[in-house]
Amino acid sequence: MNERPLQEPTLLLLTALADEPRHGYGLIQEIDAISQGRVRMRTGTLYGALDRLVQQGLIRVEREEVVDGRARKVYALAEAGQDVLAAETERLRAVVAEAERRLAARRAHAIRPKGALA
Amino acid sequence: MNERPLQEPTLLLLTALADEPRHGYGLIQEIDAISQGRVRMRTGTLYGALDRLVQQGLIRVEREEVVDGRARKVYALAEAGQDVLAAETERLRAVVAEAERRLAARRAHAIRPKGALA
DNA sequence: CTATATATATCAGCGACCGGCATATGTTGT
DNA sequence: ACAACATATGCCGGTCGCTGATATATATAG
Repeated sequence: MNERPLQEPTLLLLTALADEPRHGYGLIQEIDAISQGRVRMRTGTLYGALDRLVQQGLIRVEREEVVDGRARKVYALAEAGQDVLAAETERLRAVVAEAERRLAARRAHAIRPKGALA
Repeated sequence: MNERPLQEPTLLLLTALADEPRHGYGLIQEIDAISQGRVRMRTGTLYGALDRLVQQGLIRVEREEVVDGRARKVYALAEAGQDVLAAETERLRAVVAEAERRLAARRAHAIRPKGALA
């Protein structure tokens, strides 16, 4: 029931799951890849967020498996999560476009078309 | 010194100032416009954030003026703020693009190119 | 003379994130 | 044999930005 905008770690989590179901540790790696190494999700953030998102119905536990003697919980994006992600990216895209438009105009102004003085 | 990603209200504040200097109340209106009425910045968020951003050197108090008997503080985007905004939009643009790419692929998969069965 | 718009400011509370710690198994290096 | 590292999940105290409420003050509209 929360209409508040997603924070970046949460946005990245949903994005990482939009692709295909993944388990917690795999999400850390995937997010590392998506963000080109700029975001290293902490386990404290991760598992807390996963519980919260399941609670909110944005993701669900797809299955639990054991690979090489290690237990895994595989999460999948739920439909509600897909909708939220779509709406969020849509809004963010508009904000980013506006910010870039203004930054470009700002730079154009700074250059001063006819002779830059001081 | 905080490299943490900006939250949306902060992002919108910097975006609203990228255009031209504005005072607090004007920022509320501008953000309302930018977000097409979807974000109504609260004064609690606003003035707290403005103080914080000045403290961080991302914006500065351009001037103080009195218009129609009402005091105003006009804020301007500092160079550090411009850099942070540019970096932030750049990263967000990549994340948004990736999210939309995955959502599109997801929908294409759901449609099933040749005969959708159940 | 009340309500609304303009304008700034503070504060308690909440919730997401951070960083550290704990636990356990498998692999690689020395 | 032992250390170090990668894989994998989980908890918890602290921090910090945002929310919502409240306060103050002037100008304008009804």
